[in-house]
Amino acid sequence: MMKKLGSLHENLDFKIYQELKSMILERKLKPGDKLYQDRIARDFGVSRTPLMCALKKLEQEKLIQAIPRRGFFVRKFSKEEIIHIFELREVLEGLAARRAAIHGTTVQLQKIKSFFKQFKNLYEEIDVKQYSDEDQSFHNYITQVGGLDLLQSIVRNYNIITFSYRLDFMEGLIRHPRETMGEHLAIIDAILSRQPEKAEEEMRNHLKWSRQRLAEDDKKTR
Amino acid sequence: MMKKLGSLHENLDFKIYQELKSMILERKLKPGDKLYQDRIARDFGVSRTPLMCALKKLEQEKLIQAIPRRGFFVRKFSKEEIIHIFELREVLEGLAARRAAIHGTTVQLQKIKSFFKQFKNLYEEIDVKQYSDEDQSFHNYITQVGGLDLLQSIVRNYNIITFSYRLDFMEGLIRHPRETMGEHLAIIDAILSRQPEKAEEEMRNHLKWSRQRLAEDDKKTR
DNA sequence: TATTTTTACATTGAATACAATATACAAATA
DNA sequence: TATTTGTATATTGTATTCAATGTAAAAATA
Repeated sequence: MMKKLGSLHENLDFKIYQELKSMILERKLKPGDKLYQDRIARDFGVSRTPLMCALKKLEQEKLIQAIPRRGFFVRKFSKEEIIHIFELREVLEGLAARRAAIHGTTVQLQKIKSFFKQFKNLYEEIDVKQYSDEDQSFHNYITQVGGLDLLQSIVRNYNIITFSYRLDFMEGLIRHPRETMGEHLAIIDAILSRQPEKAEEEMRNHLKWSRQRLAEDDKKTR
Repeated sequence: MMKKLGSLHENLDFKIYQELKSMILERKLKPGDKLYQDRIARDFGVSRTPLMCALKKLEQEKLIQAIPRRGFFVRKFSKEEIIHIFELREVLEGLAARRAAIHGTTVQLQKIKSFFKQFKNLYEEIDVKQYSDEDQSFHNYITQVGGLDLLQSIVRNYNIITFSYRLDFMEGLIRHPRETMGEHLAIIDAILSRQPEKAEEEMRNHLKWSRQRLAEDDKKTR
């Protein structure tokens, strides 16, 4: 007799947590918005107890800010913080890329090889939104293959990759595909040819250059 | 009239959270122990509502494991996970060391210079416990000076440094001060002389060698 | 009118109460 | 006796209730 996995029952607070999280990431809840417990609990059709737990979790992830006896507010991310996130991505995804080159299975490497296929013809017009999505999937997958549980849970918990593609202060990509396409291919190539040091370096440079572009734009707009 | 800071009131759940966390880190609660909400709430003299919130936070930090409808259990950390933690420390503290060399103030650098002073006479007998504490303080301080908010909160939240000094499977240090003392001085030197790349490299190597020693011991004890 | 004080109301934080599920032990069956 | 089934109890997850605090608007004062 096969036993059903206990982790399949999800508690209410986890469902609310996920729902609120995606509402924040999709900008249905905007930075500065106050989260009225009463109203949200009513909307979701639950009591304030599991909702409170969900809010505390979101606070820990820095998605919302709690002020005692005042309430919870959706956080705003400054450009400076986003630059810091990129600085972290450099080392974290660098590690993931290195490990992917060492530990990635043949099947995983095949999948890595398949990214950006539809954009390889540089003479065609590139759909920027589509490229951005592919970009995000690519970085997520490398992180997944890189495979340290702890690394993955940090990246997921703090929405480190997600935030890089949902910037408050700008639309679209930080750099044009013309610029980043080659870097992506270099990363893929290094992983496929099992060169861990090179994979780490290429990944780090790729993200460093994006960070530097962000920092430049930052200076200009002051 | 000066208003008192709102953040000074701490909520009850935060106090319980801190108390439980230190009990786990100090091994008053041991891996595998079940956390009975009723009993703990009674012991602390609070209701189960804030306790539940505290438990959820600890779950997010992976200090305890929640099984729905069954309860919360103190987690056990395998040697493999500790090795992974060191792998993360390599890149995270490497970044911190690099940034410390760039952004550290004169005062901060003076303090960094003062670490390990009492152990510099290698002919004297070294108190291993004392050295271990100094070691931990040193790594914490570099991380603090390195200064990205997000980096710090990751390191604190996941108890990344703390765990490295509280190993389930062994007592005391991974390597003898004879071995690590020189590495520590090299890191300090690189930061004081404002060599970011060197500081990062020295820090990464220092942690990599400890990780490799752990991995070796791991093989032996199988 | 501008500023302070009072008061009513809204909202949060925590305790209690209740329902759903899991555990443990006894009874029943093969 | 070993295994299954049923039942009592313990424990968790959620809703409800209550008290403390914050907010905002009206009344009182200068």
